[in-house]
Amino acid sequence: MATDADPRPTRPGGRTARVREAVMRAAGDALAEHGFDRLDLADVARRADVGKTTVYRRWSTTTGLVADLLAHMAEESVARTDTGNLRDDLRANARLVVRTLTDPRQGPLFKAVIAAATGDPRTTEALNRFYAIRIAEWAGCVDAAVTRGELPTDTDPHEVIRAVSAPLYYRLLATGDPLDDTTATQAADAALAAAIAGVFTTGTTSQ
Amino acid sequence: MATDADPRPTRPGGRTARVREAVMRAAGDALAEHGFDRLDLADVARRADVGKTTVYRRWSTTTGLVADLLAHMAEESVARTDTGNLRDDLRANARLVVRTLTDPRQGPLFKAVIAAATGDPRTTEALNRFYAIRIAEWAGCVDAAVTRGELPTDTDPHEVIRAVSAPLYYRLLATGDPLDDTTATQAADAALAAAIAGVFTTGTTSQ
DNA sequence: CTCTTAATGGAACAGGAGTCCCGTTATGGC
DNA sequence: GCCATAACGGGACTCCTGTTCCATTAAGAG
Repeated sequence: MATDADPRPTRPGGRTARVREAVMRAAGDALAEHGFDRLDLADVARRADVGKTTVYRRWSTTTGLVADLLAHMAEESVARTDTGNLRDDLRANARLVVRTLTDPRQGPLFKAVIAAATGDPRTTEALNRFYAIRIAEWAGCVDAAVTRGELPTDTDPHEVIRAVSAPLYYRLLATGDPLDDTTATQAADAALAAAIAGVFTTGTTSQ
Repeated sequence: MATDADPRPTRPGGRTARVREAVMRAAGDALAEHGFDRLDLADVARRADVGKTTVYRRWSTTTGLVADLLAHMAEESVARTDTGNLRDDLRANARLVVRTLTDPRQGPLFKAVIAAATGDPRTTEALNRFYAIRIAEWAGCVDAAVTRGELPTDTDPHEVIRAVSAPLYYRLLATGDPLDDTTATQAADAALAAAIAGVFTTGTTSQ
């Protein structure tokens, strides 16, 4: 099938790995420049200095390629701040997201990747996994805040982190409203206020 | 150009209007079934019982067609509740969004439309306009709450409504987490808590 | 009702994305 | 270092998306 992406290739050394790296980079560039709907595997092959046949053989479809690209992106972790102050941590997270989404390469890339995921279950799964990893990386600072007694004990840390990103992505994808430091701060503060109010506690909703 | 969508057609009567209606419906069906990346204008023409040439002539590209579809969707307004209780209004709004996004036809359609908008400026603009209209429709109940003194006087009503939808769309498009009544309530309550805390006031952010 | 022409429909045509075949390269076991 | 073969590369081929041309239909003014 598509995206088998060689779960255990018989010969993963040198060349195969080089090809994958080159194609991943080329795919990212192509997506950032033209968007997903104009993604052409022949173009990716050219950019990567790789045979067109190779790209079709290993990834089959554009969605298959994007799914593997997401796995590749998930592999590289991003450093996270941990100031010991939840508000500052959340604001740092929000600013990081804003910086990523407004970056001339990353922004269009994220848009393209999300667009690709809307049409293919396998890519959707890869995208979900990517965000699950990123969210889990930041959940730690919420956990610490709960331990320090700043938030209700049964607060769901993942839910708080999601609440920070959500308005920023909503702006990027749906409303088109500006993404800047002010909106980042607002997103972080809104998530914090809701968390303190106990909205993100498991089991019961605040009544 | 694309999407001229006949700003002032010289002969908009009967047939032209019928064709547009049929094509809009067919485009919505096709998008909901196959997603944007597999949208074929010839297929849309067949579904609408219309000549392929007609579709290409009037809308040119798939993104042009989606842009017009968004304008068409923006024209139909959705009734809004106004119970006089902000929490209930926001929860009703959240439940409406969840019901829409989980609907077997509407959900995939919204995904497809957002995917289309990521690749084309004209479609992006149409999508932004669509959400601007929908958000403005619901801003009224927040305004009323401000008047009643339930929220700080300089609260931005649009920001509150956006805050309700954002986590739901984030789930739909990015994380893939479930969308149900519980998440709807949570989204509404989170927005309310943040609004009460004064996060959505204009000018200054809560310090 | 008649006439002009905007708008549509059918069919042939062109370009490009994706497939297939087979020769070439270089990995990894011996 | 040598060999079997996994993996890659080039080019011809196919099919489908999108274009063009011209005949046909019907809107709307008089």
